[in-house]
Amino acid sequence: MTVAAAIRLTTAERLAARVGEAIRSGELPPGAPLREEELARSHGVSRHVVREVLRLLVGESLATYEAYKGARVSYISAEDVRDIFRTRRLFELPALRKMDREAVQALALIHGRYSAAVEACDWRSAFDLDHDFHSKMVAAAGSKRMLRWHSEIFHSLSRAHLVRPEFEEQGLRASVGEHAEIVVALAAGDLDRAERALSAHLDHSEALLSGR
Amino acid sequence: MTVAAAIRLTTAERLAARVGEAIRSGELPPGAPLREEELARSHGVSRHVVREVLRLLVGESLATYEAYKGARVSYISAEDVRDIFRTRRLFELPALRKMDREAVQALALIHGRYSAAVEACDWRSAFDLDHDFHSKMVAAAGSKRMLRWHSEIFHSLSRAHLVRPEFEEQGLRASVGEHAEIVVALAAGDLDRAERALSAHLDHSEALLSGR
DNA sequence: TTCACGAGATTGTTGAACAATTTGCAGATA
DNA sequence: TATCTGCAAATTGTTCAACAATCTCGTGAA
Repeated sequence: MTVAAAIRLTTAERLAARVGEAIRSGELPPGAPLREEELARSHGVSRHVVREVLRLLVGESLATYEAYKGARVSYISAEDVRDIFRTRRLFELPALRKMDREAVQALALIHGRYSAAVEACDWRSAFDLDHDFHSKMVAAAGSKRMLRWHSEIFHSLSRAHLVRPEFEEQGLRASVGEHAEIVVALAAGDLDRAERALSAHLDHSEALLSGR
Repeated sequence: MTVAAAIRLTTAERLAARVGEAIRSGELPPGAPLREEELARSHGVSRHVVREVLRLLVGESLATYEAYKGARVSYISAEDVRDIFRTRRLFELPALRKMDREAVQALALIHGRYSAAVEACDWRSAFDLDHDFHSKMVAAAGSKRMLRWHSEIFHSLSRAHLVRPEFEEQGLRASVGEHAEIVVALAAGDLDRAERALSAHLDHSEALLSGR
Protein backbone atom coordinates (compact mmCIF):
# COMPACT_ATOMS: atom_id res chain seq x y z
CA MET A 1 0.00 0.00 0.00
CA THR A 2 1.71 3.16 -1.18
CA VAL A 3 1.38 5.84 1.46
CA ALA A 4 2.26 8.84 -0.67
CA ALA A 5 1.79 9.04 -4.41
CA ALA A 6 5.26 9.32 -5.88
CA ILE A 7 5.42 12.54 -7.83
CA ARG A 8 7.56 11.29 -10.68
CA LEU A 9 8.39 13.80 -13.32
CA THR A 10 9.86 13.30 -16.74
CA THR A 11 12.91 15.27 -17.84
CA ALA A 12 10.64 17.36 -20.03
CA GLU A 13 8.39 18.27 -17.11
CA ARG A 14 11.31 19.18 -14.89
CA LEU A 15 12.91 21.28 -17.60
CA ALA A 16 9.59 22.96 -18.39
CA ALA A 17 9.38 23.97 -14.75
CA ARG A 18 12.88 25.44 -14.89
CA VAL A 19 12.36 27.32 -18.14
CA GLY A 20 8.93 28.43 -16.94
CA GLU A 21 10.59 29.88 -13.85
CA ALA A 22 13.13 31.67 -16.05
CA ILE A 23 10.24 33.17 -18.00
CA ARG A 24 8.34 34.26 -14.89
CA SER A 25 11.45 35.80 -13.36
CA GLY A 26 12.18 37.76 -16.49
CA GLU A 27 15.47 36.05 -17.18
CA LEU A 28 13.85 35.12 -20.46
CA PRO A 29 12.02 38.30 -21.47
CA PRO A 30 8.79 38.47 -23.49
CA GLY A 31 9.45 37.86 -27.14
CA ALA A 32 12.68 35.97 -26.55
CA PRO A 33 13.01 33.04 -28.96
CA LEU A 34 13.21 29.59 -27.42
CA ARG A 35 15.47 27.71 -29.82
CA GLU A 36 15.47 23.96 -29.70
CA GLU A 37 19.15 23.29 -30.34
CA GLU A 38 20.23 25.98 -27.92
CA LEU A 39 18.01 24.81 -25.08
CA ALA A 40 19.00 21.21 -25.77
CA ARG A 41 22.70 21.98 -25.58
CA SER A 42 22.50 24.27 -22.58
CA HIS A 43 20.47 21.81 -20.55
CA GLY A 44 22.08 18.62 -21.77
CA VAL A 45 19.01 17.00 -23.24
CA SER A 46 17.91 15.99 -26.71
CA ARG A 47 15.87 18.19 -29.02
CA HIS A 48 12.91 15.83 -28.64
CA VAL A 49 12.72 16.60 -24.96
CA VAL A 50 12.97 20.30 -25.69
CA ARG A 51 10.10 20.06 -28.15
CA GLU A 52 7.95 18.50 -25.45
CA VAL A 53 9.03 21.25 -23.08
CA LEU A 54 7.90 23.86 -25.59
CA ARG A 55 4.50 22.22 -25.96
CA LEU A 56 4.17 22.21 -22.19
CA LEU A 57 5.08 25.89 -21.95
CA VAL A 58 2.54 26.74 -24.64
CA GLY A 59 -0.03 24.79 -22.62
CA GLU A 60 0.73 27.10 -19.69
CA SER A 61 0.48 30.16 -21.94
CA LEU A 62 4.08 31.00 -21.16
CA ALA A 63 5.12 30.67 -24.79
CA THR A 64 3.59 30.94 -28.23
CA TYR A 65 4.28 28.63 -31.10
CA GLU A 66 4.31 28.84 -34.86
CA ALA A 67 5.10 25.97 -37.18
CA TYR A 68 8.59 26.15 -38.65
CA LYS A 69 9.25 29.33 -36.67
CA GLY A 70 9.45 27.87 -33.22
CA ALA A 71 8.48 29.16 -29.82
CA ARG A 72 8.92 32.54 -28.16
CA VAL A 73 8.23 33.77 -24.68
CA SER A 74 4.71 35.07 -24.93
CA TYR A 75 4.22 38.78 -24.95
CA ILE A 76 1.65 40.63 -22.87
CA SER A 77 0.04 43.53 -24.69
CA ALA A 78 -1.88 46.42 -23.17
CA GLU A 79 -5.02 44.71 -24.43
CA ASP A 80 -3.96 41.53 -22.63
CA VAL A 81 -3.58 43.53 -19.43
CA ARG A 82 -7.10 44.89 -19.81
CA ASP A 83 -8.37 41.39 -20.56
CA ILE A 84 -6.63 40.01 -17.53
CA PHE A 85 -7.99 42.64 -15.17
CA ARG A 86 -11.50 42.18 -16.54
CA THR A 87 -11.15 38.51 -15.64
CA ARG A 88 -9.59 39.21 -12.27
CA ARG A 89 -12.53 41.43 -11.32
CA LEU A 90 -14.90 38.64 -12.27
CA PHE A 91 -12.99 36.08 -10.24
CA GLU A 92 -12.09 38.16 -7.23
CA LEU A 93 -15.02 40.47 -6.52
CA PRO A 94 -17.71 37.79 -6.07
CA ALA A 95 -15.25 35.50 -4.28
CA LEU A 96 -14.60 38.18 -1.69
CA ARG A 97 -18.15 37.77 -0.43
CA LYS A 98 -17.70 34.07 0.11
CA MET A 99 -14.74 34.29 2.46
CA ASP A 100 -15.40 32.90 5.91
CA ARG A 101 -13.84 34.04 9.18
CA GLU A 102 -10.97 31.60 8.83
CA ALA A 103 -10.15 32.74 5.32
CA VAL A 104 -10.12 36.36 6.39
CA GLN A 105 -7.69 35.55 9.17
CA ALA A 106 -5.43 33.76 6.72
CA LEU A 107 -5.66 36.79 4.44
CA ALA A 108 -4.61 39.10 7.27
CA LEU A 109 -1.62 36.87 7.96
CA ILE A 110 -0.56 36.96 4.33
CA HIS A 111 -0.95 40.72 4.34
CA GLY A 112 1.37 40.99 7.31
CA ARG A 113 4.07 39.06 5.52
CA TYR A 114 3.47 41.04 2.35
CA SER A 115 3.84 44.30 4.20
CA ALA A 116 7.11 43.11 5.72
CA ALA A 117 8.47 42.03 2.34
CA VAL A 118 7.74 45.43 0.84
CA GLU A 119 9.33 47.10 3.87
CA ALA A 120 12.44 45.01 3.21
CA CYS A 121 12.30 45.84 -0.50
CA ASP A 122 12.20 42.11 -1.21
CA TRP A 123 10.24 42.50 -4.42
CA ARG A 124 10.40 38.89 -5.38
CA SER A 125 8.78 37.71 -2.15
CA ALA A 126 6.38 40.64 -2.28
CA PHE A 127 5.15 39.62 -5.71
CA ASP A 128 4.63 36.03 -4.56
CA LEU A 129 2.76 37.20 -1.47
CA ASP A 130 0.66 39.54 -3.57
CA HIS A 131 -0.27 36.46 -5.57
CA ASP A 132 -1.06 34.52 -2.39
CA PHE A 133 -3.23 37.39 -1.16
CA HIS A 134 -5.43 37.47 -4.23
CA SER A 135 -5.41 33.68 -4.58
CA LYS A 136 -6.76 33.37 -1.06
CA MET A 137 -9.77 35.39 -2.15
CA VAL A 138 -10.40 33.41 -5.32
CA ALA A 139 -10.06 30.17 -3.41
CA ALA A 140 -13.18 31.12 -1.47
CA ALA A 141 -15.20 30.71 -4.65
CA GLY A 142 -14.40 27.01 -4.42
CA SER A 143 -13.53 26.34 -8.02
CA LYS A 144 -10.24 24.69 -8.77
CA ARG A 145 -10.43 25.79 -12.41
CA MET A 146 -10.90 29.43 -11.48
CA LEU A 147 -8.03 29.17 -9.06
CA ARG A 148 -5.75 27.67 -11.70
CA TRP A 149 -6.68 30.25 -14.33
CA HIS A 150 -6.38 33.09 -11.88
CA SER A 151 -2.90 31.95 -11.02
CA GLU A 152 -1.98 31.68 -14.68
CA ILE A 153 -3.06 35.20 -15.58
CA PHE A 154 -1.68 36.67 -12.38
CA HIS A 155 1.75 35.35 -13.20
CA SER A 156 1.51 36.53 -16.75
CA LEU A 157 1.16 40.04 -15.31
CA SER A 158 4.68 39.72 -13.98
CA ARG A 159 5.78 39.70 -17.60
CA ALA A 160 3.91 42.96 -18.07
CA HIS A 161 5.77 44.28 -15.04
CA LEU A 162 9.02 43.54 -16.78
CA VAL A 163 8.08 45.81 -19.62
CA ARG A 164 7.68 48.64 -17.12
CA PRO A 165 10.03 47.71 -14.29
CA GLU A 166 9.78 51.21 -12.83
CA PHE A 167 6.15 50.46 -11.99
CA GLU A 168 6.64 47.21 -10.17
CA GLU A 169 8.07 48.73 -7.01
CA GLN A 170 5.57 51.57 -7.14
CA GLY A 171 2.63 49.18 -7.54
CA LEU A 172 3.76 46.84 -4.78
CA ARG A 173 4.26 49.74 -2.38
CA ALA A 174 0.85 51.22 -3.10
CA SER A 175 -0.75 47.83 -2.64
CA VAL A 176 0.24 47.64 1.01
CA GLY A 177 -2.29 50.28 1.99
CA GLU A 178 -4.93 49.07 -0.41
CA HIS A 179 -4.65 45.48 0.79
CA ALA A 180 -4.90 46.73 4.35
CA GLU A 181 -8.18 48.48 3.58
CA ILE A 182 -9.61 45.29 2.20
CA VAL A 183 -8.54 43.24 5.20
CA VAL A 184 -9.89 45.80 7.66
CA ALA A 185 -13.25 46.00 5.89
CA LEU A 186 -13.51 42.20 5.75
CA ALA A 187 -12.60 41.83 9.40
CA ALA A 188 -15.30 44.35 10.24
CA GLY A 189 -17.76 42.33 8.20
CA ASP A 190 -18.41 45.26 5.88
CA LEU A 191 -18.54 43.39 2.59
CA ASP A 192 -19.67 46.38 0.53
CA ARG A 193 -16.73 48.44 1.67
CA ALA A 194 -14.37 45.52 1.09
CA GLU A 195 -15.68 45.15 -2.43
CA ARG A 196 -15.24 48.84 -3.13
CA ALA A 197 -11.70 48.71 -1.77
CA LEU A 198 -10.80 45.68 -3.89
CA SER A 199 -12.38 47.24 -6.93
CA ALA A 200 -10.37 50.42 -6.46
CA HIS A 201 -7.23 48.39 -5.89
CA LEU A 202 -7.72 46.52 -9.15
CA ASP A 203 -8.43 49.76 -11.03
CA HIS A 204 -5.27 51.25 -9.64
CA SER A 205 -3.13 48.24 -10.49
CA GLU A 206 -4.51 48.07 -14.00
CA ALA A 207 -3.81 51.74 -14.58
CA LEU A 208 -0.22 51.31 -13.49
CA LEU A 209 0.38 48.23 -15.61
CA SER A 210 -1.39 49.33 -18.74
CA GLY A 211 0.50 52.61 -18.64
CA ARG A 212 -2.66 54.60 -18.03
CA MET B 1 2.83 41.49 -48.89
CA THR B 2 1.06 38.38 -47.64
CA VAL B 3 -2.68 38.89 -47.65
CA ALA B 4 -3.67 35.97 -45.48
CA ALA B 5 -1.42 34.42 -42.88
CA ALA B 6 -0.71 30.89 -44.01
CA ILE B 7 -2.04 28.59 -41.34
CA ARG B 8 0.65 25.97 -41.45
CA LEU B 9 0.24 23.11 -39.07
CA THR B 10 2.65 20.44 -38.02
CA THR B 11 1.70 16.78 -38.20
CA ALA B 12 1.40 16.79 -34.43
CA GLU B 13 -1.05 19.69 -34.46
CA ARG B 14 -3.18 18.12 -37.18
CA LEU B 15 -3.22 14.78 -35.40
CA ALA B 16 -4.03 16.45 -32.09
CA ALA B 17 -7.04 18.04 -33.76
CA ARG B 18 -8.19 14.64 -35.05
CA VAL B 19 -7.71 12.82 -31.78
CA GLY B 20 -9.26 15.76 -29.93
CA GLU B 21 -12.31 15.43 -32.14
CA ALA B 22 -12.45 11.71 -31.41
CA ILE B 23 -12.42 12.53 -27.72
CA ARG B 24 -15.13 15.18 -28.00
CA SER B 25 -17.32 12.90 -30.08
CA GLY B 26 -17.02 10.10 -27.58
CA GLU B 27 -15.30 7.74 -29.97
CA LEU B 28 -12.55 7.75 -27.37
CA PRO B 29 -14.46 7.60 -24.07
CA PRO B 30 -13.30 9.15 -20.79
CA GLY B 31 -10.62 7.06 -19.17
CA ALA B 32 -9.52 5.43 -22.41
CA PRO B 33 -5.74 5.00 -22.54
CA LEU B 34 -3.92 6.82 -25.32
CA ARG B 35 -1.02 4.50 -26.07
CA GLU B 36 1.90 5.88 -27.98
CA GLU B 37 2.77 2.88 -30.12
CA GLU B 38 -0.87 2.23 -30.97
CA LEU B 39 -1.60 5.82 -32.03
CA ALA B 40 1.67 5.95 -33.95
CA ARG B 41 0.85 2.81 -35.92
CA SER B 42 -2.79 3.63 -36.56
CA HIS B 43 -1.99 7.13 -37.83
CA GLY B 44 1.24 6.36 -39.59
CA VAL B 45 3.49 8.67 -37.60
CA SER B 46 6.39 8.19 -35.25
CA ARG B 47 6.10 7.93 -31.51
CA HIS B 48 7.82 11.28 -31.16
CA VAL B 49 4.95 12.99 -32.94
CA VAL B 50 2.45 11.13 -30.81
CA ARG B 51 4.17 12.30 -27.65
CA GLU B 52 3.81 15.90 -28.82
CA VAL B 53 0.17 15.21 -29.62
CA LEU B 54 -0.38 13.98 -26.09
CA ARG B 55 1.21 17.10 -24.61
CA LEU B 56 -1.06 19.20 -26.81
CA LEU B 57 -4.14 17.29 -25.69
CA VAL B 58 -3.16 17.71 -22.06
CA GLY B 59 -2.80 21.43 -22.75
CA GLU B 60 -6.40 21.44 -23.91
CA SER B 61 -7.47 19.47 -20.83
CA LEU B 62 -8.67 16.68 -23.08
CA ALA B 63 -6.24 14.20 -21.58
CA THR B 64 -4.36 13.63 -18.36
CA TYR B 65 -0.81 12.50 -18.10
CA GLU B 66 1.28 10.57 -15.65
CA ALA B 67 4.95 9.81 -16.05
CA TYR B 68 5.62 6.22 -17.14
CA LYS B 69 1.90 5.55 -17.21
CA GLY B 70 0.99 7.60 -20.22
CA ALA B 71 -2.06 9.59 -21.17
CA ARG B 72 -5.77 8.85 -20.82
CA VAL B 73 -8.84 10.67 -22.00
CA SER B 74 -9.65 12.91 -19.08
CA TYR B 75 -12.58 12.01 -16.93
CA ILE B 76 -15.25 14.44 -15.78
CA SER B 77 -16.42 13.82 -12.24
CA ALA B 78 -19.62 15.10 -10.63
CA GLU B 79 -17.42 17.58 -8.76
CA ASP B 80 -16.01 18.74 -12.11
CA VAL B 81 -19.54 19.30 -13.38
CA ARG B 82 -20.33 21.43 -10.33
CA ASP B 83 -17.07 23.32 -10.79
CA ILE B 84 -17.83 23.91 -14.45
CA PHE B 85 -21.32 25.22 -13.82
CA ARG B 86 -20.06 27.51 -11.08
CA THR B 87 -17.68 28.97 -13.64
CA ARG B 88 -20.29 29.11 -16.37
CA ARG B 89 -22.57 31.16 -14.12
CA LEU B 90 -19.75 33.56 -13.45
CA PHE B 91 -18.96 33.93 -17.14
CA GLU B 92 -22.44 33.95 -18.57
CA LEU B 93 -24.64 35.83 -16.14
CA PRO B 94 -22.74 39.15 -16.11
CA ALA B 95 -22.03 38.86 -19.85
CA LEU B 96 -25.73 38.66 -20.57
CA ARG B 97 -26.10 42.26 -19.44
CA LYS B 98 -23.48 43.46 -21.86
CA MET B 99 -25.14 42.16 -25.00
CA ASP B 100 -26.08 44.87 -27.46
CA ARG B 101 -28.99 44.81 -29.91
CA GLU B 102 -26.88 43.19 -32.63
CA ALA B 103 -25.68 40.43 -30.35
CA VAL B 104 -29.23 39.66 -29.25
CA GLN B 105 -30.31 39.37 -32.87
CA ALA B 106 -27.44 36.97 -33.55
CA LEU B 107 -28.49 35.00 -30.48
CA ALA B 108 -32.04 34.74 -31.78
CA LEU B 109 -30.73 33.44 -35.08
CA ILE B 110 -28.65 30.79 -33.40
CA HIS B 111 -31.64 29.81 -31.32
CA GLY B 112 -33.69 29.29 -34.47
CA ARG B 113 -31.12 26.92 -35.90
CA TYR B 114 -30.79 25.19 -32.56
CA SER B 115 -34.50 24.65 -32.36
CA ALA B 116 -34.54 23.19 -35.86
CA ALA B 117 -31.66 20.84 -35.08
CA VAL B 118 -33.45 19.51 -32.02
CA GLU B 119 -36.65 19.12 -34.05
CA ALA B 120 -34.66 17.05 -36.53
CA CYS B 121 -33.08 15.06 -33.70
CA ASP B 122 -29.67 16.09 -35.00
CA TRP B 123 -28.01 15.96 -31.61
CA ARG B 124 -24.54 16.62 -32.88
CA SER B 125 -25.52 19.91 -34.52
CA ALA B 126 -27.72 20.74 -31.58
CA PHE B 127 -24.83 20.41 -29.18
CA ASP B 128 -22.64 22.64 -31.35
CA LEU B 129 -25.40 25.24 -31.60
CA ASP B 130 -25.96 25.06 -27.86
CA HIS B 131 -22.30 25.91 -27.55
CA ASP B 132 -22.65 28.78 -30.03
CA PHE B 133 -25.64 30.11 -28.10
CA HIS B 134 -23.81 30.33 -24.81
CA SER B 135 -20.58 31.47 -26.46
CA LYS B 136 -22.41 34.38 -28.01
CA MET B 137 -23.31 35.55 -24.54
CA VAL B 138 -19.83 35.19 -23.12
CA ALA B 139 -18.39 36.99 -26.13
CA ALA B 140 -20.28 40.10 -25.02
CA ALA B 141 -17.99 40.30 -22.00
CA GLY B 142 -15.21 41.09 -24.44
CA SER B 143 -12.50 38.86 -23.00
CA LYS B 144 -10.80 36.43 -25.31
CA ARG B 145 -9.49 34.42 -22.36
CA MET B 146 -12.94 33.98 -20.87
CA LEU B 147 -14.25 32.94 -24.25
CA ARG B 148 -11.51 30.36 -24.69
CA TRP B 149 -11.96 28.93 -21.20
CA HIS B 150 -15.70 28.87 -21.55
CA SER B 151 -15.36 26.93 -24.76
CA GLU B 152 -12.98 24.50 -23.12
CA ILE B 153 -15.23 23.70 -20.19
CA PHE B 154 -18.35 23.63 -22.31
CA HIS B 155 -16.85 20.96 -24.51
CA SER B 156 -15.67 18.98 -21.55
CA LEU B 157 -19.32 18.75 -20.53
CA SER B 158 -19.94 16.70 -23.65
CA ARG B 159 -17.76 14.06 -22.05
CA ALA B 160 -20.01 14.17 -19.01
CA HIS B 161 -22.94 13.70 -21.38
CA LEU B 162 -21.34 10.51 -22.60
CA VAL B 163 -21.40 9.08 -19.14
CA ARG B 164 -25.17 9.62 -19.06
CA PRO B 165 -26.20 9.47 -22.71
CA GLU B 166 -29.85 9.18 -21.74
CA PHE B 167 -29.69 12.76 -20.47
CA GLU B 168 -28.20 14.39 -23.52
CA GLU B 169 -31.37 14.25 -25.62
CA GLN B 170 -33.49 15.19 -22.65
CA GLY B 171 -31.31 18.18 -21.82
CA LEU B 172 -31.12 19.46 -25.36
CA ARG B 173 -34.90 19.20 -25.76
CA ALA B 174 -35.59 21.05 -22.54
CA SER B 175 -33.12 23.75 -23.54
CA VAL B 176 -35.20 24.82 -26.52
CA GLY B 177 -37.86 26.40 -24.35
CA GLU B 178 -35.37 27.75 -21.83
CA HIS B 179 -33.24 29.37 -24.50
CA ALA B 180 -36.38 30.88 -26.00
CA GLU B 181 -37.26 32.51 -22.69
CA ILE B 182 -33.83 34.10 -22.53
CA VAL B 183 -34.03 35.41 -26.07
CA VAL B 184 -37.53 36.81 -25.55
CA ALA B 185 -36.55 38.57 -22.34
CA LEU B 186 -33.44 40.04 -23.94
CA ALA B 187 -35.37 41.22 -26.99
CA ALA B 188 -37.83 42.91 -24.66
CA GLY B 189 -34.95 44.58 -22.88
CA ASP B 190 -35.87 42.94 -19.59
CA LEU B 191 -32.40 42.09 -18.34
CA ASP B 192 -33.51 40.94 -14.92
CA ARG B 193 -35.90 38.43 -16.40
CA ALA B 194 -33.27 37.28 -18.87
CA GLU B 195 -30.82 36.73 -16.04
CA ARG B 196 -33.37 34.75 -14.03
CA ALA B 197 -34.14 32.63 -17.10
CA LEU B 198 -30.47 31.93 -17.77
CA SER B 199 -29.86 31.16 -14.12
CA ALA B 200 -32.74 28.68 -14.07
CA HIS B 201 -31.50 27.15 -17.31
CA LEU B 202 -28.03 26.60 -15.88
CA ASP B 203 -29.48 25.13 -12.68
CA HIS B 204 -31.56 22.74 -14.73
CA SER B 205 -28.68 21.67 -16.95
CA GLU B 206 -26.42 21.12 -13.99
CA ALA B 207 -29.00 19.00 -12.22
CA LEU B 208 -29.38 16.79 -15.27
CA LEU B 209 -25.66 16.38 -15.81
CA SER B 210 -24.64 15.86 -12.22
CA GLY B 211 -27.19 13.09 -11.99
CA ARG B 212 -29.80 14.67 -9.81
C1' DT C 1 13.98 50.42 -55.38
C1' DT C 2 12.31 46.07 -55.73
C1' DC C 3 12.58 41.46 -56.79
C1' DA C 4 14.33 36.80 -57.20
C1' DC C 5 17.32 33.44 -55.45
C1' DG C 6 20.15 30.85 -53.07
C1' DA C 7 22.91 29.38 -48.68
C1' DG C 8 22.59 28.82 -44.02
C1' DA C 9 19.82 28.39 -39.93
C1' DT C 10 16.01 26.36 -37.72
C1' DT C 11 12.19 23.45 -37.32
C1' DG C 12 9.68 18.87 -38.62
C1' DT C 13 9.95 13.96 -38.71
C1' DT C 14 11.69 9.38 -38.87
C1' DG C 15 13.79 4.96 -37.16
C1' DA C 16 16.37 2.28 -34.27
C1' DA C 17 18.06 1.47 -29.98
C1' DC C 18 18.26 1.17 -25.14
C1' DA C 19 17.06 2.71 -20.22
C1' DA C 20 13.47 3.25 -16.71
C1' DT C 21 9.20 2.08 -14.90
C1' DT C 22 4.86 -0.12 -14.54
C1' DT C 23 1.92 -4.19 -14.90
C1' DG C 24 0.39 -8.69 -14.58
C1' DC C 25 1.14 -13.29 -13.59
C1' DA C 26 3.21 -17.63 -11.71
C1' DG C 27 5.13 -19.64 -7.99
C1' DA C 28 6.64 -19.42 -3.09
C1' DT C 29 5.41 -18.52 1.58
C1' DA C 30 2.83 -18.22 5.82
C1' DT D 1 -6.71 -19.09 1.34
C1' DA D 2 -4.43 -15.06 1.25
C1' DT D 3 -0.62 -12.52 0.15
C1' DC D 4 3.93 -11.74 -0.93
C1' DT D 5 7.92 -12.00 -4.23
C1' DG D 6 10.11 -11.76 -8.25
C1' DC D 7 10.47 -12.00 -12.99
C1' DA D 8 8.88 -11.29 -17.97
C1' DA D 9 6.37 -8.44 -20.92
C1' DA D 10 4.46 -4.12 -22.01
C1' DT D 11 4.86 0.67 -22.03
C1' DT D 12 6.95 4.95 -21.42
C1' DG D 13 11.40 7.96 -21.34
C1' DT D 14 15.34 9.44 -23.87
C1' DT D 15 19.15 9.63 -27.00
C1' DC D 16 21.45 9.78 -31.48
C1' DA D 17 21.91 10.52 -36.23
C1' DA D 18 20.04 11.68 -40.32
C1' DC D 19 17.35 13.98 -43.63
C1' DA D 20 13.16 16.78 -45.29
C1' DA D 21 10.64 21.12 -45.04
C1' DT D 22 10.52 25.80 -44.19
C1' DC D 23 12.07 30.26 -42.92
C1' DT D 24 15.61 34.15 -42.95
C1' DC D 25 18.42 37.21 -44.80
C1' DG D 26 21.96 39.03 -47.66
C1' DT D 27 23.45 39.51 -52.50
C1' DG D 28 23.06 40.44 -57.09
C1' DA D 29 19.89 41.29 -61.12
C1' DA D 30 16.14 43.84 -63.34
